[in-house]
Amino acid sequence: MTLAEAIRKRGKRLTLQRQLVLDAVQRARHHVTADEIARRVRRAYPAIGPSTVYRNLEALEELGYVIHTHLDDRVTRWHRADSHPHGHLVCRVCGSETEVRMPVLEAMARRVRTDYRF
Amino acid sequence: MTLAEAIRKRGKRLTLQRQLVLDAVQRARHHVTADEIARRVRRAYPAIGPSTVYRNLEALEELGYVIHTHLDDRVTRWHRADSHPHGHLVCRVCGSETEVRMPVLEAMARRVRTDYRF
DNA sequence: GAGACTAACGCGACTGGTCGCAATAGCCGC
DNA sequence: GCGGCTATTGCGACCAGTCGCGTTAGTCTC
Repeated sequence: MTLAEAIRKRGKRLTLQRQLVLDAVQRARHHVTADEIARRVRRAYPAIGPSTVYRNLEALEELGYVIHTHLDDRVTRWHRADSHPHGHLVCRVCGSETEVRMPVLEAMARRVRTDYRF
Repeated sequence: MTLAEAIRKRGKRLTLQRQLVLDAVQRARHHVTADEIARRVRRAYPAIGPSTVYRNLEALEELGYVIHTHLDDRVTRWHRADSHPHGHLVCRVCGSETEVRMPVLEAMARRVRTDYRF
C-alpha cells in the first residue's frame, strides 16, 4: 500500500504540501521546529503558509508518521515516528516540575540528557 | 519568618504586585489561568500589565508558593503549592503521547480525570 | 475525462506568552 | 532617614501557534 493509499483510507488527502512537510521531517536528522520545517519546504514550494505546516504536522501525527515533543517546555519539536527509539521515558509530573528518570539502557542515557537539558 | 523575609532571603523583593498575584492564586479554589489571575489583581491594582503577572507567577513558582500545569496541553494553569494533593501523577511520555496512570487513592481518581480530561 | 463533494490551502486576525528597555521602587548599609 | 544598588515594573514589539473564511484542488463516481 502506497503512502497516498494509506492516507486516503483514513479519509485524508495527499497534497503536495503534505508530501513536502512529511519529507522534510523524515529527512531531518533530529528534532526540528515547525519553523525549520517551513523553511525547508519553502525552498521547493515558497507559497506555503505557516498554518499549513502546523496543520499538516498535526495531521501527519494523527496518521502516525511524525511525533511531537515539548523538550524544553517552550518550542514544540517534531521528528519522524519510525526513528530509532530515543526516549520513551518514565517521568514524574508534579505540577510544573518534570523529573526525567533515566531509561534502563545506558546507551540511551546520554541522548536523553541532551534532549531534556538534564 | 514572614513572607517578606522568606522572599528577601532568596534575593527577591516583595512588591505590591507580587503580593496581589500570590494572593489571587491562593484565594482561587482551583487551577486558574494567568489571565484570570490578571483580572482578579486588576480589581485592586488596575495598572498591572500581563507580563508582570507572568513574571510573578514564574518567580513565585521558583520560590515554591505556586505550581503550574499544562492540563490540556494548551493553556497554562496555576494553583497554590500547598493545596491538598491532587495529582502527583506517574506519566509515560512517549513523544507527544501522554498517558495518565491513576493514582493509588481512589478518592483522587475522579479529580484527576477532570484535570486531565481523561 | 467531467462534475460534485469536501479536505486542505493561504491569508489575516487573534491568543497566550516572552523579551528588551527605560523608569520605578524595594532593600541594605551607613 | 538617605543614597546607592538592582530587582521589578509597565510598555510595546515580538514569537509560536490557532482559528475562521473564502478559494483551491484531491478524490470518487459516473
